Parts: sequence; C-alpha cells; structure tokens
Amino acid sequence: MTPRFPRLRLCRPAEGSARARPAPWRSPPEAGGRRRRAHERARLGMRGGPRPRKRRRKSVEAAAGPCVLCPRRETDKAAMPVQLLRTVKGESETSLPSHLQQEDLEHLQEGFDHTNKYFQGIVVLSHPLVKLGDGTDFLKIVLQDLDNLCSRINSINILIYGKMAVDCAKIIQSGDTVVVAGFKLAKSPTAAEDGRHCCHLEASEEDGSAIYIYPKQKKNAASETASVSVAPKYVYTPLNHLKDGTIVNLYGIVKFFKPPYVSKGTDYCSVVTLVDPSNEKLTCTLFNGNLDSLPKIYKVGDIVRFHRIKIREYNGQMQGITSVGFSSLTFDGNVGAPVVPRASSKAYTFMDEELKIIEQLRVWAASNLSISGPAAKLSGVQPMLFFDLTCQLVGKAQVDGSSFLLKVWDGTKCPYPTWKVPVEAKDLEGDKVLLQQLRNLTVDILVYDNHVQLAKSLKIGNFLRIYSIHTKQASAAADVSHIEFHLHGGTCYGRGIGVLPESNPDVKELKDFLESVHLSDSQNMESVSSVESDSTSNDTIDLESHLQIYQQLPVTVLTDHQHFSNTELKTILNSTAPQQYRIRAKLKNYKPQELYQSLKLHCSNCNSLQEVPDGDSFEFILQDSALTASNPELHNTSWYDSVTWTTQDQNQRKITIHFVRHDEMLQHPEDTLLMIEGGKLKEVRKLTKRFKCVIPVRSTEDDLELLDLSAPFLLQGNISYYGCKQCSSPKPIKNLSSIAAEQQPSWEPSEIAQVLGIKPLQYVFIMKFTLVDGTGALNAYLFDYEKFFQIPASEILTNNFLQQKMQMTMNMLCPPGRKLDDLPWLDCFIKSYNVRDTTEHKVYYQIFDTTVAGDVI
DNA sequence: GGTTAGGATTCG
Repeated sequence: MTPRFPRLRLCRPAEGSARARPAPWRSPPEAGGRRRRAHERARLGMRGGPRPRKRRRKSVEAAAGPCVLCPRRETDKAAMPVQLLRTVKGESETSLPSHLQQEDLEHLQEGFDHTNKYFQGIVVLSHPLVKLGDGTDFLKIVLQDLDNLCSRINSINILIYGKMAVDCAKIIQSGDTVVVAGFKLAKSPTAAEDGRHCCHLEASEEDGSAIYIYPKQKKNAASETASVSVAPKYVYTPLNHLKDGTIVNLYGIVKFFKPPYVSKGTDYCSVVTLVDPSNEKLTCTLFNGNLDSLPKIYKVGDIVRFHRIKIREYNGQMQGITSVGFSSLTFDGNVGAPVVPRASSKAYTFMDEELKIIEQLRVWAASNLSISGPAAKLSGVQPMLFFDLTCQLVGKAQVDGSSFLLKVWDGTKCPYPTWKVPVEAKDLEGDKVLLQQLRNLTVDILVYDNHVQLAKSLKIGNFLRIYSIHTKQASAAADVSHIEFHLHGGTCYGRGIGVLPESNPDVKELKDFLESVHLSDSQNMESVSSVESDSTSNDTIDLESHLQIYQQLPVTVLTDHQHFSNTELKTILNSTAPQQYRIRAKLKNYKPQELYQSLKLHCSNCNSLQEVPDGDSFEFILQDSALTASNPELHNTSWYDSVTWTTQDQNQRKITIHFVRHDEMLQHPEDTLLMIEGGKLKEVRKLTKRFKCVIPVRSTEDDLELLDLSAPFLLQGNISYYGCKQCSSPKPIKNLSSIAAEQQPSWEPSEIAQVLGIKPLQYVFIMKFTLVDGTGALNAYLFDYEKFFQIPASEILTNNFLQQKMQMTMNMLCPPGRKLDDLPWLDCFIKSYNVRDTTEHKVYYQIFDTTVAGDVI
C-alpha cells in the first residue's frame, strides 16, 4: 500500500517539457515589453483583481471541515481556521472541499486568481513566533513543494498573522505537511537572498485564510490505535542548497563518474559528479569495502538518489562523501526508459513520488544536458582516440607484473590490423575453440597497474564496459602499422572497467547481436578453415586480408569521364598542357601532413586564397567594436526589436541585440536573424546555438554597420562566413529588411551576403599529392570544397567527427609506414595547365571529378 | 567509524 495524503498531482508531460526548455538568454526587462503589456492586460482585465473578501471567506468556511482530532478547537469546527488533521491507513479522515484546487509553485504569480486554490508543502523551516511593531503576532514558515522538488526554486515563505500565527506556532513542526487556502499573495522582498519563490503567501483569520496541518509521521506511534502516515519520509536537498557539515539526501544526474576501483586504502572507491536542475555540480567521493554497496552507474546521464551523504567543504567547494548508512539508487537517465532502481542495499523505499522525480529529472536532462553520441563499436575505432567499449570477455592472461591482457569482442570488426599481444597459449584463459573462431573479431586490450587486480577477477563471458580505452597507432618490426588498445594505469577521465549485469539493456542488445554474428561467422569459418589451416600467425591473415582489399579496388573513383582510359604518368609528364587524363596511381606523399593546414578561404571573384582567421582575432575585433557605444536612435526600428542589458561581470559591458522581425512578428528563435553589438566571442557563439543567424555589428550615426571583414560577417550554426576584403563593398545593414519582408525568409548566407554587398569567401581544402605509378611521379593539387573527401570544408573546423574522418581517409589513401607496394591504388582525373610569368613557364596538375570511394571508410 | 580520494587521459 502506498501511504500518501494529501493527493500529489502528476506532472503534465507537455508542460513539463516546455518548462524544462531553457531560454539561452533570459530576456532583460526591455525585451519583455510587449509580453509584459499583454500580461498586464490579462491581469487587469480577464483575470481581474482579488475577489471581494466576503466571498472568499465563505469558500474558506466551507473548506474548513470538522476537526476530528484536535481537542483544542472543537467548539466552532465550521469556522476553524487552523486544523490539525491526520491520516488513517493512508487515507485522510477529512478531505479538502472539492472546489479547492491545488496550485503549484509555478502558478503562484501575481495576476492569477487564487480564490479557490490551495498550496501544499512540507515544512522545512519554522521561525519562532514574534510580535510585530503594532503588537500583531507573526509567524514565518517555509514550505517546500513536493511536486517540484527538482525545480531550481521549490520553496516559498508563508507569513502568518494574528491568532492564526499563535495557533500554528503551537502545532507546526518541521516535516509536517501544510495546506494553505485563502491566502494573499505578494512579492517576496527576500527572494533574492533566500533563493525561494519570488512571491510569499500571507495568511490570517481576517483574510479568511485556512491552514490544514498533517503532522509528520511519528516513529513511536505504536500506542496509537490509528496509524499516522504522511507521504514524505525524506527531504531532498537541491545541489545549490548544500551546507558544510550536513548529512543530506539528494538526487542528481551523473555528469562524470569513475567506476569503482581498488583504492590504496581498504575500500573500493568511486568518484561521481552530479548536476541537478539548479545547475549546481557536486563531486562525491564514495568508499565501500563492498563493491555492491557503491552506486551501480554505467554511463553518464544515469540518475542517482543518494541517502545520507555527508557534505563537506573541500578546496572551496562542496563535496559529498559516504557517511554511515549511505545508500544509493541508480536509474537509467533516458526519457521513456523503464524506471528500475539499481539499489546498493537490499531494503529501500521507492514510491510514486520518487518515480515522478526521476521522470522530471529525465525531462530536464534531455533538454538541458548535452547528450552523448552513440556508443563506440570496434568497427568505428580510429587511431589516437579514447573511447568506452561495451563488449564481452573471451580470453584473459597475465602478461607481467603490471599488465594484464583482456581479449574481448563486440561482434564488429576493427577496420585496422590490430595488435596481438604475444602470450603463451597455456597462459591464456578462455574457451580455446571460441578464441580460435573469433580470432578475427576479438581485440587485445592491455590493462595496466591498478586495473590489473580488477581484470584478474573478471570471468570469461562477462559483459564489460571498459572506460577510456586508448587506441594507439604503432609500427611493429614488420614495417606495418597496426592499432593497439591500452587501458593505461590511473583513473583519469573515469578510466576503468565495469561489469555490466545481463539485465542491462545495452548488454541485451549486444547479446542478441553477438548471437547473430556467431551463427553467420562460424558458418564462414567452416568454409575457409581449410584454406587458413596452414597459417602460423593470425596477424598475417589479418594483414593480408587488408592488403588484398587495398590492392584489388581503387580507393578513389571518378565521378565522370569513366570512358577515358588510363594514361601513364610518364606520358603525361612528357606532354604539353593543357590536357585532361585519367590515371591510376598511388599516393606516395602528401602535403600538408597536418591536415588542418589544408583548410583555406578562397575568393572565386579574385581567386585569392587566405588563411582562416582564428578565434583570437575575432575576439579582438569584437572587443574593439565594443568600444563604440550602441546608438539608441537605431533601436527598435520598423524591422527589428532591440534589447540592451549590462553584463554581470566586472566590466559591466552593455550588449545590444537586434532581433529581426518577419511580418511584424518575431519568428521562432531557430528561424530568427539577430544582430549583436558589444558581445564577446563566447556570447556570440552561444547565440548561434539558439538562433538561425547572428551578425556582429556596431553603431554609426545613421545605421548599423558590419565589423572589419577579418571578422565573420555572418555566423550560422557552427559556420562562420567571411567576406573578401578586396571584392566586397559593404552596403547599409538596413538592406537586410528586404529579406525580412520576404514571405518565407530563409536567410541564405549567399543572399545575405549579396544584399550587404559582401563577396563571400568559400572554405576549401588545398593539398599537394605526390602520385606515382611506376613510370613516373607528378605533383597534383587537390582543390576541394566538398566533393573529394565528401566532407564540407566549411564544417570541419567545428566538427571533430569530420576531422577524424578526413584523417582516416588520408591514412587509408596513404597508410603511414607502409611500403610502396602495399599502398592502395587511386583512380583519379587530372588536368594539366600552364602558369607563365615573365621568367618562368611551368606546367601544373590538378585533381578533379574524383572522390573517395564510399565503401572504404 | 580511521584510510582511501579529492575528476581533468597517452610508459607499457
């Protein structure tokens, strides 16, 4: 049975998610003009002011039912303003009148009608009864809203006056549940300091208020005939309200964790960093001699509930540490996933209230925390990376005193030749047949130092998540590069090994996949086993199969001109330019080796090339332009709304943003173009995440203008658009209004550039390929916006994945450490052209209409 | 209830 009273409402998902979505920039007062006026109208008109007191008193009298339990006030039950109630067997003996509706914190705002509403919360603080200057008795209590525990603001001050204050002071205790009806609402003058709700509630008999008190459950109530039961047993502290030296209960979303590891003391240790909707962080250091008593966290984003965690200050920050009786529950953090607690102790409480909190936290996390991408698979590994791998243990072996070998698989095949750690067969634990069958799918992971002890304890067949494996590209003696997997010593970045239970959803998915692979793979194995039986080393097989693929198929293909036949390089070198050729060659070398150096900006008008400016120079230009004050006469024009505010930092900078309207209306942020004056780089970047287009500007006497063209004239998403200084002749910003007036302004960069008189520069990869085919060698330039690498040059600067893809592509076209014979073939289309100046004549070559084959990366 | 660790990669 779930003991609960009074009724707690379920959160409404639609509202919840809308609430959880934050505005990246809080509207400063000026911004809310229109909205505020509308709000004002609603307040004065539709919603009306407070209703006449008489009527409200009536409703409260009706609300005040008979008090069955309170001998102190049984004379005039109907008019009883303060009632002590209790619940019997989970149900209230007295119900609130049906016309009263619960109001949550969020709707306790000026301008709303609270006549038939009540607010309910748990007493978290009760001040002593005092007398005010005019002799009126006064009591202040603080109620916490159980429906909004994970909101940043979840408590409110209640001010009680007169006899009601005296009555309440006698009864109310911390932990009681209190219902306040017939209250007055006013701005809280202390909200800024106490961090509570912006309004407080006032209650008094004169105002016709009523207060119902449900006492906190008493533990030694066995002598009472009726069992007293109140829903909340635990109070959870938001992370921004933690105090040194306290022991608290809390909820949090895992932002970082180290899976339990053997400490240098007697216990296992796990370090967990949490965040919650207060946006505060808390790093907890948890110890326990029993692995199972530590939180069962499997991934960042999991949600935990900690009970009895001790809060201490360490290095100026709050820190959580295990205290006596610490216990934890861990939950999957994904919206919609089953809410199944992973408990660190056998007995724990988990009821509807907890369920609701988990759901709220999930929604908050989904829209407020960055979501990690899909989990890494062996098929997706690249050299020089750290990644987490979910896998199954197939074999293990002690290598030496400080390292231990784990042979694991995840059903996918690593695209590179992988390192095989030499160990004697007799030292290798695991099913010999299985190890042989899966030898092309397993990888060797060498774990070091502190991880050895845990690795030893693993069982063959265990499902593991190995955190922060390092892939290292290395050349073995055979002059062949391969990839190595290391789990280095230490616990930085959560490096470690966790055993996942078979009930884990990721494990279930992996198991299904492994079974399907196993079936098809073992069938293949049978058919090729006779061919392979002569081989003495698995390495050779791996390597040869790779080389075969490289050698058979060209790794680049033509996108046109397939009817051309190949020309030898020697022939091309001996011919006059200009001409076009199809060639088949190997990439012996390329420049620049540092791929980021290949990215340039190109002007198609004057054909100039320039480096992409770095963030520092943009920051400098922004700083410089911030010296020009925004001209108020240019604010709030016919086609944009302007907003100015002062930053909270030391410099107190003024930032002005002009939001361009469309059809007299502001569009959704994701469709909106805005112009910013006085912002710093971080602010500009932040705005680009939320709004479609950001244009940094500064004021002149009669219009806004673009900044120096060394700065981007436009930012869209992750892309900064630059203009050519030579070819652009900037036009007035007001020309943008013509786009704003279009039926569906799409804010295309090219269109924006055109109306602003900007000749846009294009991002391009420029590389020099040294190609060989056995008859000769020639240098050919690659000039590629997107086609060759199938990577938009404009996006690579801010996209790690694309950078890695490009590096992988080059590693594939020109594998480091590989002999010429082992290089793959490239099919390319090249053209020769003449470059003459006064003294010299040279022939150059350029690759075109060629692309990397889609199936080789 | 004392100790451990107190986030912040890469030797092998």
